[in-house]
Amino acid sequence: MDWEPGLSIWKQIEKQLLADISDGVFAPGDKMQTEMELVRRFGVNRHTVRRAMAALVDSNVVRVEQGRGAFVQEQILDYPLGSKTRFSQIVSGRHRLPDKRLVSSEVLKATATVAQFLDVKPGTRVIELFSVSEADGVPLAVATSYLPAARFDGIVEIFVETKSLTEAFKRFGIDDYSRKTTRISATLPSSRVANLLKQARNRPVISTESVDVDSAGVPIEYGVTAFSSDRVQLIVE
Amino acid sequence: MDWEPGLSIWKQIEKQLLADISDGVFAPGDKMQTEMELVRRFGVNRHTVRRAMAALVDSNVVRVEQGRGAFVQEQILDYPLGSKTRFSQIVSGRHRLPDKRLVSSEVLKATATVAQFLDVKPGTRVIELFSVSEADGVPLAVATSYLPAARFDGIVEIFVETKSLTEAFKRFGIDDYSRKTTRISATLPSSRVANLLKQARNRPVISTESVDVDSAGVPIEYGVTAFSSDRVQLIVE
DNA sequence: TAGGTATAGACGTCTAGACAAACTTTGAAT
DNA sequence: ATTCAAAGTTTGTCTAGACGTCTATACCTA
Repeated sequence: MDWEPGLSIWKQIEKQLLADISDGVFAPGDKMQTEMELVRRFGVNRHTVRRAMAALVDSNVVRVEQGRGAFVQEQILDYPLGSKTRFSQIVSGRHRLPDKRLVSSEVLKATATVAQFLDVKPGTRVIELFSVSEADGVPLAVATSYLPAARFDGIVEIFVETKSLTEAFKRFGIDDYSRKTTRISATLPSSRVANLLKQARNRPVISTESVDVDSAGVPIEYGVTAFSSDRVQLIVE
Repeated sequence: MDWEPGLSIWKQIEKQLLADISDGVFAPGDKMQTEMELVRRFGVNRHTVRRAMAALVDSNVVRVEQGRGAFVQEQILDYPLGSKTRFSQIVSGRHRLPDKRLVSSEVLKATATVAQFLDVKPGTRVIELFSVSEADGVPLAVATSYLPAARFDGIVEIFVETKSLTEAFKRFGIDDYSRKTTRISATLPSSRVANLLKQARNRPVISTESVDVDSAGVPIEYGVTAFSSDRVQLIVE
């Protein structure tokens, strides 16, 4: 690489890396070349490469993890936590393609926790849905949902078909429902969750615990959702 | 200076400089110690000092000018350019004390430019007000205003008394007025303006040219304002 | 097989020195 | 006194090298 005069070398390297990213040479989430590889590629000192990388980190284009490498920062999705926010609406509002995949489903007896949130007796049969929410094929969140089985018999097939709980609820005569409570915490994901999110186990997830109620205030869903903290930012208003 | 383990030296230097600033050792606008002075003071390499300074620049606490030195960044005031923005409201909204000082006033005949903006015949008698706007005693802007003399006879005394054009207009029965046009440019200040702004002549100012009209749409004021670009940032919405 | 350890890979910090670019000051010439 | 050029000051960039810290992986041991 030859340098044009008048612009510092590190700025030209920054520019080139930025071009690489927008050209898709390094896709969002990808590991970039290591510092030493960039040193060889551009034929400059390591510090010069680091100066360029620092600028990219500063402008939030890449993220550097000590001992691991530099990664192209995924565009972080702002996820407003309103009482009526719907995943698909938010994602398509950002011109990204939403998808919700069912990983597994099961009918089982409600544990004390689930029973409490759904306001049913412990041991009542509930449907457990385990699903992954994606935008443009990139997983953003994994959700575990519990629904009273008696009321929503056969909802699994509808969910798989429509890929939307909102739509499935409609088939059961629920045109409107809203978020009752949301609790937020940050944890490290289990290996299963990390795997489904396609993210490292040492990157944290944002966990929300929520209860949805129908217009009469009766709980229809209790769910725990783990958001990839690298890809989603929760907005509380 | 001795370093505590576990925290990088440059971060400790950053911390110390931050403390110096908040302790008033370096006041806003002041020139800080040069890199070499800091090198001697902290007994580290120049690059280590520069790393600390870079962090301070990044967090907008100091501003560095090549060949001149580092200066404590004055808190920049966001000045929204709406049709009804009033200087005193904006400043007191930021918990700072506004003041508007009249430097000079004169009655003279309108030049072609002034006449055009005020929609009067050239040669019409107009009042020229030259004033300085301050926040907490720090000058933010100097303004030259032209008002039709016939309509606003005696307004100068009211302005001096109330330190507010808005208030003065009220005494003339104008309870409501709004900004009609604003043109924005950046220039270097004349020595007089630089002096009044207490800023270096080689630091730019933001100039706005505006016309205020009463509720009937009749021009009541034409003004040129020079904002210190180090202390004010104009916001257009 | 499980668990700990050693090792290599990768980023973080610090030092040292040289030269470039921007700015200020000084001093000589007019 | 003013102007202009030279010298000095101050920050910006680049190179070079050493060592620290963190991570991942391979290997050894129980």
